[in-house]
Amino acid sequence: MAEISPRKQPRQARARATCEAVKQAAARILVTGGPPALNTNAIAETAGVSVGTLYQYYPSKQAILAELVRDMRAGMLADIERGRAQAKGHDLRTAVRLMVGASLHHHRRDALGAEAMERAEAELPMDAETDALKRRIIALVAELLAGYGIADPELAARDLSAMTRGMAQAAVAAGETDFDALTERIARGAIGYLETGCN
Amino acid sequence: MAEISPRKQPRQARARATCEAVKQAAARILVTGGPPALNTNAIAETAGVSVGTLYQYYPSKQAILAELVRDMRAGMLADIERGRAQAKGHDLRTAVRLMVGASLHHHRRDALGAEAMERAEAELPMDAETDALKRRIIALVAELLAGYGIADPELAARDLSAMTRGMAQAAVAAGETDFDALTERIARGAIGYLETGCN
Amino acid sequence: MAEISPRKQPRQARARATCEAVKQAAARILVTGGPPALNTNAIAETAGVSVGTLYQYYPSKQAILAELVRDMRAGMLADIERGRAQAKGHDLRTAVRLMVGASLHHHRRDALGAEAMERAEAELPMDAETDALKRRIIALVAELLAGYGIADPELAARDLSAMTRGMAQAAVAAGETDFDALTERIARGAIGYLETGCN
Amino acid sequence: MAEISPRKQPRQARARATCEAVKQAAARILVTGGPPALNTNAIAETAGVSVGTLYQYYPSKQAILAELVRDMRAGMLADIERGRAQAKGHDLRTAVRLMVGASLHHHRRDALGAEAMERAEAELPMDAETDALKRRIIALVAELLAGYGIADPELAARDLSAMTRGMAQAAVAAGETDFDALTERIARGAIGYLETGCN
DNA sequence: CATGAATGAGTATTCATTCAT
DNA sequence: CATGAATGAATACTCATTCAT
Repeated sequence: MAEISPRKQPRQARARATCEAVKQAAARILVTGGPPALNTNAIAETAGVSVGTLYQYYPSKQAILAELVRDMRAGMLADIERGRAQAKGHDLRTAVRLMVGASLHHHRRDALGAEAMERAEAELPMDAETDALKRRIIALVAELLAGYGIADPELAARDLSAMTRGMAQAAVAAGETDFDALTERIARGAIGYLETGCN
Repeated sequence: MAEISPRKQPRQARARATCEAVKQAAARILVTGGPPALNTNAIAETAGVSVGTLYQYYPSKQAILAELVRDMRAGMLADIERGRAQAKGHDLRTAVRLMVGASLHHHRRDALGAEAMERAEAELPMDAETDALKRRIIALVAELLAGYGIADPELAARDLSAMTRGMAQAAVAAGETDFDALTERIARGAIGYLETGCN
Repeated sequence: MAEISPRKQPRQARARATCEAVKQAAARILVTGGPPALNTNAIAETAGVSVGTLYQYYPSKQAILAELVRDMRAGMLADIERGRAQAKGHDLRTAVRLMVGASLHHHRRDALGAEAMERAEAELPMDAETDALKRRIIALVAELLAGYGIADPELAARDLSAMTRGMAQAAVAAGETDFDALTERIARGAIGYLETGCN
Repeated sequence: MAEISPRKQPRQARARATCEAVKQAAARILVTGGPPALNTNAIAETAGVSVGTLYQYYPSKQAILAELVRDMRAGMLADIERGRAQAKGHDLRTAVRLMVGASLHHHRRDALGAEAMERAEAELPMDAETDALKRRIIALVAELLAGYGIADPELAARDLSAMTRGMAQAAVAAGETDFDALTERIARGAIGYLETGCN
């Protein structure tokens, strides 16, 4: 059983910098070489530290990945929360557009990184904290949808998240960079999904 | 650079049976243990042959996986072709429902296997033949959509495929088994995407 | 939890030879360098095989050591059984001398090896089979002692075994090589232990 | 070659306390986890100091262990000296009983610690000072035996020490706690060894 | 002096692939 | 053709030791 929670809290500034460097390095490798290229020696070298140092802060390779994914999900949750705040008071169609846009914020920042991270997540043994973040995200969306009278808002939230994720993934893979256009297309699917359901 | 095309064409029946057994074994391991569990020794043992024999027919581990994915895509293409034949003459909404249903045929046969295979595909260096199959699938869908006057049918085909894949993946991960209901939900999204676009 | 039982049965003659070579190599390293020198690379190199080969037959370093110890205990049990057969019909003093002599047979064959092995045993997580062998050895001695009317023969058997082991260890460490003399001295202690108890 | 003598003489009280804490920590770890668990990080943490501080007082891990063993032997020497003082004027049998009892004093204080320490000693490169202590112990016993007209008192002293050590080890391993009974049994063996020799 | 961050050689183990039988 | 023994580079992780702060 691989330990997954971080090993020790970095107390000095240097230590915190090291931690960050390790995560950045792991993320970069993941983007450029995919999961098979992600090995601890490569991470350490890319981060400019020794393997030993890496293991001072993370008890295992999995733990690094887990924290990376956790960070990504936490950022996504924040994006979604901001999105919901913006969406408040608007009609369903506008609200959906805003939420889809919010969901793609991390793609705007770093499309390849975002994709790599979501892929990596699938191969990871489920981390409790990350799982909680994911549930919270779905719950937020479901609440919003419930406010518009959508039936089975939980299921709808899951479907719309999946739709967004799937379309974004394909778009990034195809090299798209116009996220406004992508947002618009996803929103069309989402709105269709929601409104057709009311018929 | 690992060789990826099969090493020799199995002419005799026994040889074909061996090939099949190897692929089946690889597929089963992929489903039950994921990519990390997929190693050549395990494949050989599960298939009931020796590693040596395995290497008679496949030049590398990647080649086995590549053929597995190729088979999956070929099957999917056949499903889609059958779907299109059925869809001919129906209105857009019905056609979409039929196509989505066709796309989920392999999920109906073996949901976990289908998912495992699509995941595996992402980690594989792009195989020319598989890529051609994927393009053909998109092209088929695009042709169909063009017949209904959809603008930018290529892009729409890609978006709908991605939408389908994303929602199916999430549904399987959540343990859903009612593929009719799933088909209906995906179709709602797809139709919304297509019709909203006409506004 | 390290696996300790051997991994696969060697089918071909070559394989059996490899197995034996690995054990011999481990034993030699243990004698010359002690536990800290016993690492799998060294074992493989000394045995003239690759690490990979070593791991075909033993699932872990511990497993090699465990089998070595098991072999030693099995040999010892055989020695003790022969000793008891010889001792039958003799008086207590003679019987004790014969049994002590039998216990030192493996020291006569390879004093340093015998000592190294007994040391190693202490650091090993208890292997069920080895434990059974040790119990059997004690039981055999206890039976013999019971036949002479010794009180609490189990305890006496354990004490005499420990006495023998302790004195032999010190003698080997001091470089003694006259095992007849050593046998005689141990026997004096043993007989004293047994007869004083009758007072 | 690792330095083994302590690095600096602790003059201040705080320093002496640190040294003591380090040794105590090492001893405790050795008892609870055995040699493999004994690493400098664990020692430092258990002692409540930093690794850096540990290395202020001991030049290497081996040095800590060496001092621990030296302390143990010094304590044993003191026990034996007290035993001999008590034994003066008594007959051989009584003297032997007293000496065996004295040898087991450190077992009475901390049976597991005593055993762990003696085990550790075997794995250590011979330290000159410790070796001198061991010789002195044997010499003391030999002198005592010589006073009773025992032939080859050096050899007898070594044999009796080994006998004591062997039996004590087995008894502790078996979970015995009645050291008076154990003393009595060892003494029987010892007396038998010595008196049978006079025949 | 004390701290704890950093180092990197060393260790056990795996697994794709080859090749003698 | 089939077998499975052998290979060895690669990988995750540990731990004694050093040194900047």
